[in-house]
Amino acid sequence: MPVPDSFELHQKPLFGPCREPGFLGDISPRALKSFEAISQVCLYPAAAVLFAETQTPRGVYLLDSGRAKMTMTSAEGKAVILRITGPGEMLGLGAAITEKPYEITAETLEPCRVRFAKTVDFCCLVRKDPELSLKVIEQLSREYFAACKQVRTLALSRRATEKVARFLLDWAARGRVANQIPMTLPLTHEEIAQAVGLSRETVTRTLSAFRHRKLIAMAGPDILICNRPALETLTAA
Amino acid sequence: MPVPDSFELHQKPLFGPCREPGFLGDISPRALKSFEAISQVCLYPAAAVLFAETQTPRGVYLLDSGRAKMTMTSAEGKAVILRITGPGEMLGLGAAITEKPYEITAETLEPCRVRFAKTVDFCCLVRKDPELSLKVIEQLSREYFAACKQVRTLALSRRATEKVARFLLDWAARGRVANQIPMTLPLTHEEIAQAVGLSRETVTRTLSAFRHRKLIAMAGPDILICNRPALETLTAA
DNA sequence: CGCGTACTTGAGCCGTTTCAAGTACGGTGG
DNA sequence: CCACCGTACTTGAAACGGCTCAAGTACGCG
Repeated sequence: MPVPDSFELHQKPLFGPCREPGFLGDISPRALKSFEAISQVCLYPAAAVLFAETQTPRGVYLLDSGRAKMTMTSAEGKAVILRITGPGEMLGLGAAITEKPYEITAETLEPCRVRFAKTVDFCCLVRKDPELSLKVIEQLSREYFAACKQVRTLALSRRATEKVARFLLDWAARGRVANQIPMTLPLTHEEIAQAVGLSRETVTRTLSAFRHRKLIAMAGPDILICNRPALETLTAA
Repeated sequence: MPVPDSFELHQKPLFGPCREPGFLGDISPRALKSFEAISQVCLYPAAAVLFAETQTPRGVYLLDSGRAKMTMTSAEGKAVILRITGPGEMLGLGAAITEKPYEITAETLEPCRVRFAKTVDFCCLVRKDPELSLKVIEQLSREYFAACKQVRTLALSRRATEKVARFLLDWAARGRVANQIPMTLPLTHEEIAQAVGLSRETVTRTLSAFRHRKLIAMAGPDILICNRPALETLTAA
């Protein structure tokens, strides 16, 4: 995915009325304005940490362009990726609203354009604006469902082939990638491993096996799903 | 834990002002009344299914007494327990609010007293009542944090000893059980296995090992943590 | 050209799962 | 009261699968 340059970033309308089903989708101009009033736009490079788990919430982050990975780390340094967030998503919401420490770490995968609002300002606004609080409910539900899905993947797929196949199909579904069109994985094998609960080497091996069995084709960060039915069979097994 | 008999169930004040930090904790009499108006009390025996994943949401369930387990099941019948809910918690909220199918199954562990409200009634009420929508936000945050914690357990603890030790300590913390006081586990080994992502036999073996090493003592469903520091060491390793 | 990062592949180990056999306990019906 | 049955728990032995360690390759970038 090409990095949007600064010009594109600032030319794009801030919040169009018909955006993706993200946090501010279908929001009224009034509510939009009040959120803009308490927030500011920030630009981050790739691999920047927006916030880290255990920190006291500074505020909420509305991802406007770019993607970020949400991770948790154990005491020994092992990491899990809970999910990958995209444009329109509000990050750090659960922690900010409840004023508990961030439960996860948010790190950009690409250069990102973000709207930041301080905790107190945001909480006040939400308490006063029923429309916004419904948006908060929607976003929290999204995060909750995503976490549930991750529990599913981690606990209910024992085999490595199953985990990796499920991951590939999920990724294709998220990008609405049709058959015969390659998709780009902006993740290293290490990161895929963290997303599905395997070691880095096992991810490499499993992807190699898929390639040799002609289920997928790989070229750099691009992956083409050649035999979707076969992959789907692996997820069911 | 003794099963509350029918008399107790109905004598207990419906919603006291100072209840546990559950869904209706600290709620105003007005909001309480409006929720009561759209809901009805139901009694369930142990092992009753309140709702099952993939079902279209009928409504929300406020657990007033008793405990329930929230599970997900794979195609092959393997199950994970996401969490155990107790009095004061609202079940099925995420699905009802977003009108998506229930993401999990809720099953009572004991006889339970539940307040049920239909999806449409509840959604209307939430949309009209800002105070209630804040309560919804709180409950969704709780569920989200719980799911995150489960991801942690499943992905970041590799060893069986670590998983089981963490589970025991968590359970003790939830019940606010002090040292030297036995706690009751209303779960079979099978269910513990589903909660931490292990096989039933491994749970038995691990608990046996703990007992032989004098870390815990067991008598039927009661467990006493004899050496908490040692258990904590196991979770850190 | 050289370095760092990511990927690849092999070999052996380790822990959990699986399968199997058996025990303990509580409830039911004779 | 006891025999019977179902459910849960216990324990052993073997197999499997992914992890770890190790060595080496490919690629992009200064």
